[in-house]
Order: sequence, then C-alpha cells, then structure tokens
Amino acid sequence: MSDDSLTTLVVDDDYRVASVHQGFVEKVPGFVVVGQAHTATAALSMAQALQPDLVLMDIYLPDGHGLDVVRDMLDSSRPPDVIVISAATDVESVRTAIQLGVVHYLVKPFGFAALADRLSAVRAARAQIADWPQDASQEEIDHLFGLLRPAPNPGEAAELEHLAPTLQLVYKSISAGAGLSASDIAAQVGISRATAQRYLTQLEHVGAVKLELRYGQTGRPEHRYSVRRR
Amino acid sequence: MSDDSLTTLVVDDDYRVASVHQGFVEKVPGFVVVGQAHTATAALSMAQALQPDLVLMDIYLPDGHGLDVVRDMLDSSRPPDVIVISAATDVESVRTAIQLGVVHYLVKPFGFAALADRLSAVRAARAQIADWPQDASQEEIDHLFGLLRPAPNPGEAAELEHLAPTLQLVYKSISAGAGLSASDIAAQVGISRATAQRYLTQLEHVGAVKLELRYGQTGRPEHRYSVRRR
DNA sequence: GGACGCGTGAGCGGAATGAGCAGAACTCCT
DNA sequence: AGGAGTTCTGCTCATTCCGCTCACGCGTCC
Repeated sequence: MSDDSLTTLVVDDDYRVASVHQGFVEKVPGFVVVGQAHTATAALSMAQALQPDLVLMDIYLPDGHGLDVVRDMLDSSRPPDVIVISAATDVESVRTAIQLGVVHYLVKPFGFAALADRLSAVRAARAQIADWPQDASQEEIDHLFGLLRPAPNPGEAAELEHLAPTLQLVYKSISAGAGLSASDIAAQVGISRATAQRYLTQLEHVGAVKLELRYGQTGRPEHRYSVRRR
Repeated sequence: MSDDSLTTLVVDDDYRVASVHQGFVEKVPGFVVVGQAHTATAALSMAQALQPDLVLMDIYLPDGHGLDVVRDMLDSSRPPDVIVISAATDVESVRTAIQLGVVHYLVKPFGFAALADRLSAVRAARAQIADWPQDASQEEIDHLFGLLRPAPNPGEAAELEHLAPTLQLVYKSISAGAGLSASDIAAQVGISRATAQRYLTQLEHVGAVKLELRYGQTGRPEHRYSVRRR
C-alpha cells in the first residue's frame, strides 16, 4: 500500500476480536493497521508512540474506560479520528462519545460492510476537511455531516462475502438451524468437530452468533449456537 | 495503436479483476486503457484528470456506490460513455443506470466476447454520431439505438478466443472435469502447480469458476475448481 | 549488446485442517 | 461434600496445501 494509507490502531480487550477487526480494516483499500492494544494503558501509550490517523476503540477495557482513553487521545496536538466499536448502547456512553467528537459509533456485532462503509466515510471526510474552503457553503457542510452519519447496515449476504470459505459455510449452516452443536455443524458442513468449534468460537466472540449451554445430561455441557438476530 | 483509440478507465474494487478487464479491453482494436481505479474517489478524480472516452464502472466500491460516481462523471462538460460492470441485478441498480444514461450494463461474470461486443458497439455508435447526417432516416436512428442495446451472450468457445494462451488451457482443462485441484490442472496442462494456481485464482475472482474446499484430511484443504454454469 | 518487461517455475513460509489428548464442566452416587 | 464417571471443549502438533517472492529465460526495444 502507498504512503497515503491511513494508519489505524485497533483497541479491544479480546485479542481475537481485535484480530478479526484488524482483518476487516486491512481489507479496505487505503487503510493499514499499525498495532493492536488490549488495555487502556497500552492504547494510550501506543497512540502516543504510533500517532495513528484512526483508532477503533472499545469501551470496556480491563484497566480503564475506553472513552477516558479517547478523551486523552483527542487532547493532543495531532488527534486521531476515533470510531467507537462497542456492545454498549447506554445513553451515557453514546452521549459521551458524541461530546468527545468521535466520528462514528458501531454497535457490536457488526459485519465487514458496516465497518467498510464507515472507514470510507472517514477517508472522504478527511479529504474534504483537507480541502476546506475559506467560506464553506451549506452544501459542503451538509456533505461533510453526511459523511459522518451512520449508513444503514447492509444485508447478511454482503456481510458474508469477504469471509473465509469455511467460515462462510459454518455461518450458513447455523443460519439454517437453531441451537446447533459443533458436532451438528461439523456433520452438515463436512468438516471436523475441532474446526467447526474453532470457527464457532470466533463467530461467538465477534457477536455474530449467540451461545447457550445444554444442561441436564451427564458430562460436560454441550455448546449450542444460534444466529444472533438483529 | 493510433491516436484515435478510445481512452478507457477501468473501475473495480478488486485490482485483480480490474487487471483482467484491462486485459480484455486492450485486446480490442481501437481501445486503450489509460488507468485503473479501485475506489469511487480514485475513479472520479482519475476521470477528471484523464478525461477518458469510456469508463467501465463497477457498482460496489469500498468508498461509494459506482452509480454515484457515474452520476458525477456524467455531470461534466465532456462526459465519458459508461458501461456498468457489476454483479448487481436488482431493479434499482438497473433502473438507475438506465436513468443515468449508461450505454451498457454487463452482469458479472462475463467473458471477453461479451465485453468485446459492447466495446465495438460503443465505437460504432460514436462513429455514427460523429458522421450524423443532416436529415437522419428512421433506419439510422434505429441502428444507433440498436448499438446501445445489450447483445445476447456468445458461447463459451467465443469467450475463450482472446484469453491468454495459458489461461485458455487452464479453463479448457476445468471445463473437461469437475472439482479439479491446481495440481490436477497442472498435470493435465503441463504447467507448474503455482502457475495453475495463479490462473485459477484469477478465474475464481472474475466468477468464471467456483471454488470448493476438500475437507476430511489433515493439512490445508485442497482447493477444487469447477466451471460455473449459467 | 544491454536494459527492460513479462511469463513461468522453484521453493519457502505460513495458513488451514484433523487427530488426538488433557482437562474442563457437568451429573450421579456414596 | 467429595469422588467417580461421562461427555465435551480447547489446544497442540503434524500434515498438506496455498500464496508469494525471487530468479531465470526469452523476446523486444533502443
């Protein structure tokens, strides 16, 4: 990628989720991930060291609150753009995020397309700001605001498109049923139980499916997975 | 090629697909590719900088909708002719494309011959307009309109005709079987596995063949390719 | 004759899978 | 309450294949 890629720091307490999101970001032309952080302390120090253009920020971190980190990040001479990525939808989190001036707020779980739309909007907004006239017209202001407004979520098919082939099959298999075990999925797809389990855990971590345990029988309880409906 | 070649901009989010399409265009006499764009932004700015006669426009781009780019391209003092090349066939996309005045709409995947037909039609239409008589007959009008209507897809043999020699052999090899691996194809054609893999990936990306994974054995699963039937 | 571009193959690092085992998590029984 | 037994998950490791880089050969151009 050329020098004008936007450098991005991914912050999430769960390193697996962070890796999935890093994968998403790196699929979008014009963006490059320069680091991952899994704690508030690490996030702040990496932001200072790396000076990323963009930060994907989770709210719940082991040693602090993500929005506190955002406040510190934005209070610098070269603040990054921040997209909050969190399962938290409480009014305080949303309001604080807005007040701090984060450019987007993505509610977990989200798919690649949803993130890709916002990354593109960020890129466009930066371009417009960089070329901002002395006396901006209402149209230009409206355009910029439009770039910073969340676009509606695309369909499931679009979300699946950029996934690894086996992950796609696993997700499709769950979508066709409910409360399926790793062995069920494995049998349907034609893969091993261990591989199915691997992907199911991944999907559960990014919030695409939900987990329930089957109790009432001897032995370790079976994990049952269903697609998380929005 | 002479100075009167029609300059063409190829727009596709996937640079490999764009390269395949560039290869197609450059096989047609009278056309020259002056650039590739992989985002909406790049496409538009390149269109403004290069002033191409023709644009091949994908609809789904990372930072915007192809038809939005088309709208902007056509709203200029010297608009290009636009051929939409997309997998999208929903009524909204098609209708909008028509309303915008794109001259053709190609549904992915398509072969060289399908594109070549339309390029020839575009060239003929431009020549006809340039040589438009004072009092045009109904036949001349009908002929012009006919040039701007999509032609039916030619057969597979015609599609193969202008492909690179090795790519042709690979495609023929797949057509003769089903669920073949890169090693199978390599053995049949007499090329290395790496070369077969390279072309198979290319064919898969443009949608000419479909990919399935062979599960059930330890080790990385084998990619199996089959011709995608229409 | 040398530089350059292109296509190909060799070969290497790493991705992705399954086998299989240790241990986790539960139920049942004493 | 604790131990035994059962069943399942998580993980490591070996295997197999893919993706990619680099070198080479060949043809073209200057």
